[in-house]
Amino acid sequence: MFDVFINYITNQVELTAEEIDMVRKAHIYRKIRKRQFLLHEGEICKYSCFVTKGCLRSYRISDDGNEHILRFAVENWWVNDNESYRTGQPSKSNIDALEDSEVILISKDNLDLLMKEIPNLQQLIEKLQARSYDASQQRIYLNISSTALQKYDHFIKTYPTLIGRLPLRTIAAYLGVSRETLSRIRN
Amino acid sequence: MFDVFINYITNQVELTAEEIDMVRKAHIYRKIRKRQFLLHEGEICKYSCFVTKGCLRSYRISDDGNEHILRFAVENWWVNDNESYRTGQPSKSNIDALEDSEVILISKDNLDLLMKEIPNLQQLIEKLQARSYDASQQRIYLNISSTALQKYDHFIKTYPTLIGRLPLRTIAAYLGVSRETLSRIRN
DNA sequence: CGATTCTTTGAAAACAGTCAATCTGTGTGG
DNA sequence: CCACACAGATTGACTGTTTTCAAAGAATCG
Repeated sequence: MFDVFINYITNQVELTAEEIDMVRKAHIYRKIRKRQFLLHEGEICKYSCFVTKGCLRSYRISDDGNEHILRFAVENWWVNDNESYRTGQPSKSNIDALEDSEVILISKDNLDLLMKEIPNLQQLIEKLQARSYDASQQRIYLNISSTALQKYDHFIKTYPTLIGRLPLRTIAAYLGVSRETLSRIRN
Repeated sequence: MFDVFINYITNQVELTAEEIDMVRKAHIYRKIRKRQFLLHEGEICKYSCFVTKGCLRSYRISDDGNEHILRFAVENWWVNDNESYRTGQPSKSNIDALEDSEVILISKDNLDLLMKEIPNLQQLIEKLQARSYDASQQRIYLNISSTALQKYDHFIKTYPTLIGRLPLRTIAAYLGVSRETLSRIRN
């Protein structure tokens, strides 16, 4: 719900009552059932999505038909197709729900407006983007330097809360490893 | 030199004469010889670095002693250790020159100031960061979905200008592949 | 030219992917 | 309550890819 969202924000930056109200007016609340899509490849990503409950993923499908997960998003995480969101070009990724979930959507137009009007919010979102970038760099480093085992070890240390929650095949699709290999590694 | 730098900026956003002068006062020009370091692992990254000539790389060394390249930076590219730059924590990466190079350095303090005073510059830099993030996502996708051959194919399509310029062992360290494998792939 | 660095090649071993079969747990409908 | 289907996890045998180690050829540079 909106409370979860606004708590998340006000835990990190201060907002006035009017500012909170602006955010309230801009937000869209939506329930998404497991396997339901928030964004299909080829569509234009017009919303930023904040997860208040459940778990979503963004992923791409390669030529050989396999799914490859770019990002998980559980409670208090954001997800979108940033390239499509930013440029208005068709998305290369899909976003769907791995569990029954609840999300807050804010359209790009509204979020741009909010960021303009609320400097604290702008700073927060820029900080989150910067952190995302750092995390990407870390993931790239792991991918080019590590074996499957090391990747898995790092994953369970970094995302311990996801480990009982997601099926292993899904984690395999995130790590870039076949499900069988992941299964064998865990011994 | 400074001209290259200011051209790069004013090709993308408009700056007034005073704004250009502010940037001029903030910049540091430096020549770097091949193999010379701009940043050592463990140091705090205090500068953003813009390359006007030559080529730099940022890389990490894994436990087994191998180099893994996170980023190349040729003319008109930026490079730093973003995590260290942003948080003030010690850097996990090294940055050094692959060729005799010339760079423009701007300290974080100065760049923050410039971005505050020059909205156009702020927008430009934020756009560049957003693009970097998108490129990271693309690279992650390639790493988890592709074979060594596909990665190399994509590399030569994406960075054709680097291909005669960098030794193959260096490209291998970027792709996350041994030099021998890369050598064999090229047939 | 000698020294260094880079590239290629070969053979063995380690690693990961594929395919097929089995096992497990969960949930559904009869 | 049982039988069944379904999705996920595991296992085995096999194949293919990649790494490693060692050696030998290019290429570059002082």
